Amino acid sequence: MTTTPIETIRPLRADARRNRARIIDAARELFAGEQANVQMDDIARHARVGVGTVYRHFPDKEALMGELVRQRFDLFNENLRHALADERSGAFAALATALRANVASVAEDAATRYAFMSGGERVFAHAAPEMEQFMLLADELVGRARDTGELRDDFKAGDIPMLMCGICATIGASKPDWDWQRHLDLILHGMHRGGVGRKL
Amino acid sequence: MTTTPIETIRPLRADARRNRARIIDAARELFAGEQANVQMDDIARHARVGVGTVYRHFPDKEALMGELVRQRFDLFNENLRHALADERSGAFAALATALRANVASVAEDAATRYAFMSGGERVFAHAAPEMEQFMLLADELVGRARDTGELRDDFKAGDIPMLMCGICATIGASKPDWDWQRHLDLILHGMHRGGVGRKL
DNA sequence: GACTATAGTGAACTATCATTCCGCTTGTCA
DNA sequence: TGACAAGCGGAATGATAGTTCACTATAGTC
Repeated sequence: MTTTPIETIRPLRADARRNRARIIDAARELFAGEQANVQMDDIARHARVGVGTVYRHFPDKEALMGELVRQRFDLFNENLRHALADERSGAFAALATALRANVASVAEDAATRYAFMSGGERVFAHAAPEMEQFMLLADELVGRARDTGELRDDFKAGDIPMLMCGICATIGASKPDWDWQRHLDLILHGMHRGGVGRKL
Repeated sequence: MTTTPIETIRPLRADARRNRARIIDAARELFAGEQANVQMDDIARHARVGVGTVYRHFPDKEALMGELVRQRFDLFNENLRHALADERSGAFAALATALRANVASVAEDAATRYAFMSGGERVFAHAAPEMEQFMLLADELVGRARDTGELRDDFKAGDIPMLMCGICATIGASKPDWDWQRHLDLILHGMHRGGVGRKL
């Protein structure tokens, strides 16, 4: 049992702060470009920084990806909060809109797709609080949509990451005739309790 | 345009035939054990054969995986034919049963999951005729289910690989609280045209 | 302006794997 | 049974990519 001393968290030196931001931006940009096989050297070069600098800011590649995932979950949560605040749409529609927004955003983030797919505990660990928040918000939204009778009784918020994992795979495969929007539509249709021939 | 000369296809030597089978078996067994990160050395060792021997039979790893995928598609096709021959069940139920069987079988084949997910043209190429056959059979089955009005009008056989890709990801993530059977159920529900609260 | 903790650099190191190569072994067939 | 083409083995090779480290540069401070 070690008591962490209350360290005076010295603020980063100006150049360090600048570089950290550039590294994250570079990583985001590269991971937005489809593939998940982005290399640390690539990121460093794209950020106009030596690899060593990347490693000064992030202990390893997963930590860097974890930061991207964390930021992405912040965005997810914003989308969910927006849906919860939406008074106009029905509960199911609000949920659907939020999920669409989340999937669209993950479509340009191979790092987060990787995290969803590889079960990547290692990467997700860096975003634990945000994920927890995500589950809380999703739970509330799911509860509401179930209460209105639109959502399948047995659907639970915990299903969402699983389904997103599947859609991430579709996105990542990037086959010309595969359309993840369609994949998502099918899933939303499957989540809905009924309504023959209903258009989503 | 090269005309392939009608080579006298000398049958494999007895030991070679035996080894080839052992290699495929070994690969299948290892790829059944969850991960896709099976190594050529592993396969060779498990088959009690040198790596060189593996390479004598398969030009590269993708060719070996391709053979596994080919065999898996043969199995898929058998399932589809069985569904087409099924007189008792409704068309949709037959389709659902076939898909369930296919997903269950892919659950123990990381090689095929890999092929579905990585868009792995390279791997799929080895199973082209089987895949073609698959699409034909699936098309017929989908057509029937659409004709009975059970299946969404706009569902097409080509959606099946995309959806399987998604489920493969769920399976591969192997998160304890993710259940691919449930994932599949949701999708089947989404494929169905209607029926409030219907149990699949 | 000098001092120094903090930060940056990138060549070198390391680990992982697919793949090759060549000397040895063995089925097959006359 | 002897010749030899076909097959086998597995150490060595090569490519890729994450990570380290010894050294240099500089922001912040007195």
